[in-house]
This record gives sequence, structure tokens and C-alpha cells, in this order.
Amino acid sequence: MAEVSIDDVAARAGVHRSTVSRAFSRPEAVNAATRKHVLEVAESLGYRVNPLAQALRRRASKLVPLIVPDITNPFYGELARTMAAAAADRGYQLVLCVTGGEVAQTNAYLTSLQEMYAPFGIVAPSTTVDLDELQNVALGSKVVVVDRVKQARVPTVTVDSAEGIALAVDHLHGLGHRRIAYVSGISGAYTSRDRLAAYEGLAAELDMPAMILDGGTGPDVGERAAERLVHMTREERPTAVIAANDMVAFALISALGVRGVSVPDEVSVMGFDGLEFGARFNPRLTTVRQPIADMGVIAIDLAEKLLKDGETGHVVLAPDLLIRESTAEVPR
Amino acid sequence: MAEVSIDDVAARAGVHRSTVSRAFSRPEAVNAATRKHVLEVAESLGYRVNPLAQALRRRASKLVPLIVPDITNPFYGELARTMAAAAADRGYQLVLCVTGGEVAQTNAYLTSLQEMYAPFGIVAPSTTVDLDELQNVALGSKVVVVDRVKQARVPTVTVDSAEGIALAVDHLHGLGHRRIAYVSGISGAYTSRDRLAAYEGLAAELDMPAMILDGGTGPDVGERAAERLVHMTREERPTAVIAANDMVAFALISALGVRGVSVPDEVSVMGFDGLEFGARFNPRLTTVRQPIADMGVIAIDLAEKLLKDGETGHVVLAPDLLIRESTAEVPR
DNA sequence: TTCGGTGATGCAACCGATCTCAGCAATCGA
DNA sequence: TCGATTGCTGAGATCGGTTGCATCACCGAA
Repeated sequence: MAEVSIDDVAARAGVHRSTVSRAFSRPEAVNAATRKHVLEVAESLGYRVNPLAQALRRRASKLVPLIVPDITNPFYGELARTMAAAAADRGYQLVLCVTGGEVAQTNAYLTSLQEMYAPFGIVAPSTTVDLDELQNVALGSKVVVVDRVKQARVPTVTVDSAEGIALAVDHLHGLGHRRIAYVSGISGAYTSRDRLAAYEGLAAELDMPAMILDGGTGPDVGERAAERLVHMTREERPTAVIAANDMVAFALISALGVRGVSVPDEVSVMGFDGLEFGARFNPRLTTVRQPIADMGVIAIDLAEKLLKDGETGHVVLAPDLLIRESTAEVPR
Repeated sequence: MAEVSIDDVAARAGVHRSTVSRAFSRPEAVNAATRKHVLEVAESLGYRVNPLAQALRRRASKLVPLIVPDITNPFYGELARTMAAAAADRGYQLVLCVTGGEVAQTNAYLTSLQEMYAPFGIVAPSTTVDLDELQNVALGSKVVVVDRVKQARVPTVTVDSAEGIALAVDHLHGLGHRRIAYVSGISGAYTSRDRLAAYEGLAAELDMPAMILDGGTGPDVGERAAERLVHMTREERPTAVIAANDMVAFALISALGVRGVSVPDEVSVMGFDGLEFGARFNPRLTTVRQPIADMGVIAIDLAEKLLKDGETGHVVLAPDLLIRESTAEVPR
């Protein structure tokens, strides 16, 4: 309670401020015995270094912005959770910044946090964020991008979209599906595009028609795709749908339900993300899982590497398959 | 880019530091013309006050911790989003703190942020957080609690549980249901208890049996409740279930689906929260909506009032009904 | 005994603001 | 005309640390 400062500790320990400071931040520069004594006194007084004062002098704080378009989406929720843990492990404090998908917001957050001497930032870009523009912002050069294709100028960590889609297509193909459609995504449109490309490639390869139920974005993708599907003739109608991400899959299944189409009895649906919530959907969602927890720690690692060596790494993670109940053998 | 400080502005404007400072933080204390000039110079130099330095000197920052047990839960997601917006409106910067439901974490966050001179904190308590214990923490006395029953010592904002449950029961009763069960909640156990009490009261009043399918917590509530339900005989089985919150409702419907029980054909299910995601569930969830957006701004208001007048307000909001497709007339 | 080197500590400036107090000019009342 | 009041502004201490530099004791070598 009684705000104890570095001078209190110094006085009580009979040394100078600077020695106390060094005892904490540059241990090798102070005599072992002195250090031990100082630390004990500090402990007994309940002293903790003031992060603001420290940041001001050092021009480097422990505040790290995590910039996401929409925290309501559990994907970003899970990302935020693991990232917060990873950050805490390294002494950082995550500052959540929700942009609503607006570039201006992203930039505003970035400059605002750079004023607080944030050492770097983590950005999970939305559809509308132009990554090149990030470079113009103060903190722009010290940013790690999550969930985005390899990009030259800043470090990135992503999941291999092609491999993920392959996993999904193979799974469905193995169940006998030959008419597999695709719906693109509410958010993360960059990866959504990758996934779409992967889907089209595989469709060609397997000699299946490429059916894009909806290529748009926004909260109504599921509705539109469902509407489109129910208006197809029996022959042209797909027997399975791959959604660009779990949220789209949920919306699609819901919209199909409203229209009396049952999943997986009439049509199989797969997601992409592997959200924990998928296990509580109705039906439980079969999906391609991204190692979100890994992405969190890797992003922080990349950031620290960037600061230390100026090295901009690009990590591509492998997804895996989570088979639950939203897919079934093709109905005949 | 070129970090411009208050002295740069002062020099360029031909006045002293202190005048520049006053021009920003105490406009009435400086000559209008001088002020205008200073502000123009500042503008042209791209000067912005350094929040860290300001906070250090003033012993009051703009950082506000929002402490939630689980950001993966869209309820807290929506809360975080609206709260962040409300905070930004007033110049605050929300710092997201995810506790995983652990008291120690909550306290750690609170003290850590009080070291950063956070003016106050917002806590959405989890099951295990003992509110009285909050008082012992540094920031403890300057905390607003969200989603928690009226409590004497700190300001709170909640939704009227009794009214919400009444809304739900009335809705179901109106559909002809006479055997209405209840399942308690994954999170927010405080309110969950209130809601349970309200349910029991109403059941008695309407002369219906009170059936608690599961009164526990944790991620498996839905599973357990579903398991219990399917093992009931036709006569004792409820025709409708009220879940303590939306997430439980989702889990329950999913678990029922796995066991071949269809909602709402065989049993109606209602949630409590009004999550946007409910509109994309299968079936779309009928639920009691909490005005989450209002809760966000009100919480900030209460906090500011607490700081200014030392007044600890308690706001109870009215919920409303969101009728969608998870409830239907009682099957006969 | 003297001197260079080394390790540990103290001194004081500094980070970028705020704020109390003093000084100064203009204005006011008598 | 003169002291008191009022309105602005400058000086400088301060918030709580960090860090380059000076100091000093102590060491072994010459």
C-alpha cells in the first residue's frame, strides 16, 4: 500500500539508488553479497520496480499490443488467450486492441502504443488492413503478423492453408464425396484467399468441379451460401461444403437448418480453425485445426528475434484434422 | 518518427515548458492567444504528450484493466468489445487480463496495473473469485464489478436475473410447457445462483416441479445434463430446459444432438445472455438478452463516479427476450 | 614504494512530463 | 497616486527509475 520507491530501499539497505537499480537490472555489475542484501531488503519492504518510470527512462516498456479485428470471434479469443499467456511468461503485458476491421484504428492503436514505448506489436490483420501501410506507422517496422501468408517485410506466422485444405478435401473424398463446394470467409480474408486457391487447385487435380457457393465476406456469408445451395437442383447440389473458417461453417449449418437441410445427413460441412467451441456445436464440427496455442508463443518468439537480430522470420505451421460429426459418407 | 518532446514545442513556440504543459492540461490557466499559438506549433511539430511521463508525474494513467475469466467465451468477448469502445471514448486504454478463473491471477493483474497507476479496474468475476478478497488488493477499492449481484462495497452493474428468468419461464409457459428444467452455468456462477433461485421461486409459484438437471460447473455441464435427460422416463422428462447462460445452452443442445434428441422438436431449450452468436447456432437460439453494450458504458461511468464522488452505485439492467428457433410449443 | 588495472559503488544528469511558487505587468479601488 | 489584486508566465523541484562517469579500495607487478 505504502508505495515504496527505490530510494526507500536504498536508504534501508544503506546503499545508493543506483546500486539498488543495478541489483535488479544488471546483476553482474554488483557484488554478490551486496546484491543479496539489497534484494532481501527490497523483498521485506515489498518493493517492486515501477514499470512506468522504468519504461520512461529506458524508452522501452513491457506493453505489447495485440491487434485483432473482432474479439467476439472465438478464433481471436483463443489467440488472445494463448498470446497473453506467452507474453506473461516473458514479462510482457498484452494490451488488447479491437479494430472492428478498420485500418485507421489499427494505425491509431499502433502509434498510441508506441508512445508507451511498446517494444513491438502483434497484428492479426482483418480483410481491410493493408499490410504495406503498416510500414508507415511508427511501430510499423516492429510488428509480427499472425494468420497471414508469408510476406517479405515483417515476420509472420501462419498455418499452411494448402495442406489444411488438402486434409479437408482428402477426408471428404475418402467419404465418397465428389461434389465438394467452398464458402469463403467472414474474417481473415488473406488466408481465406489462400484456402480458396488451394481448394481450386485440388478440385482440378481430383477432377472435381470447383463450386464457390459464396466468395464474399461479412456476417451473412452463411445465409447467402445456404440460400444458393437450396436452390440448386439435385444433380448440381454439392454433397459436402468446406468453409473457409469455423465461424462460416457454423453460420452455414445454422442457415441450412433454418431451411430444413440437415447436416451431415443431407450435406457434410467442414470448418477450418479448430475452435474449441466446435465441440459444442450441433452437430459437433469436423474441422481443420490450426495450432493456435503454438502461434501465440511463436509470434512472441519472432518478435524478440526481430528485436535482437533484426531477423524477420516466417513460420508456417502444419494443421491437422479434427474429425467430429458434421461430416458423413455421401448419401446415396 | 522524430520523437518530439514538450521542450521542443516550448523552444519552437518561444515559451517555457510549463506553459506548453498548461496549454494542454489546464487550458483556463493560460492566455487564449498564447494557448492557440502553442497548440498550433505543437500540431505542426506533430507533438503528442507522452502518456508514460504524464502518468508517472500525475500518478494516474489511462490504462484500465478489464479482468475476465475466459476471453474465449463470446460473452466476455462482447463485453470486452463494448468496454474497449466506451473506454476509448473517454481516453482510456483497455488492458485485457485473462485469469482463467484464478483468484491469484486476478490479484496479480490488479496489483500489476496499479503499479502502472491505473485509475480503476473492471472485473467480471469468475466462480472462484472471492469479491471480499479484492478489497485487500492495491486497486481493490477502485474496482467496478460487472455481471454480479448487488454488493455493498464496490460499484456493480448487473442484469436483473429474476426478471430474465421470469421472461424465459413465461415464454415457455405460454408455449404450453409445464415441465421446465434448469441447468446451471459454466461461468458467472454468481449470477447463475441468482438465476437458479429465481427459477425455483417461479416454479413453485406456477406450481411446476423444479428440476435441476445439473447444478455443477465446468465445460461438461451440457454433457452431464443431456445424459441425465435421456435417461429419464417419458413422464419425468422435461419438455423444456432453461440454461443459465448461452454457452451452456449451446453445449446442451449439442450434447442432446449427439444423443439423438432434437431441439426444439423433442425438447425446447432457452439460453441466457443474448450472444450474437446465438443467431448462428443450429437451431438459432431463443434466449434472454442482456444489454451487454450498456453494461460496458455504465461500468465506466460508475468507475468515474466512484473516483469523483466516492459514490458506489449499483445499476441493475432489464433484460429482454430474443425469440428464435430453439423453443417451440410443447409436443403432444 | 609506486603504479596500472580491476571491481564495486556513488554522483548526478536524464527520460518527459506536472505543479507549486515566485515574479511581473496590468488593472482596480480609494 | 499608491498599495492590493488579478492574470500569466517562468523557474525549478519532482515523479521513480537508469546509466555514463568519477572515485576509491585493493590487487599484483615492477
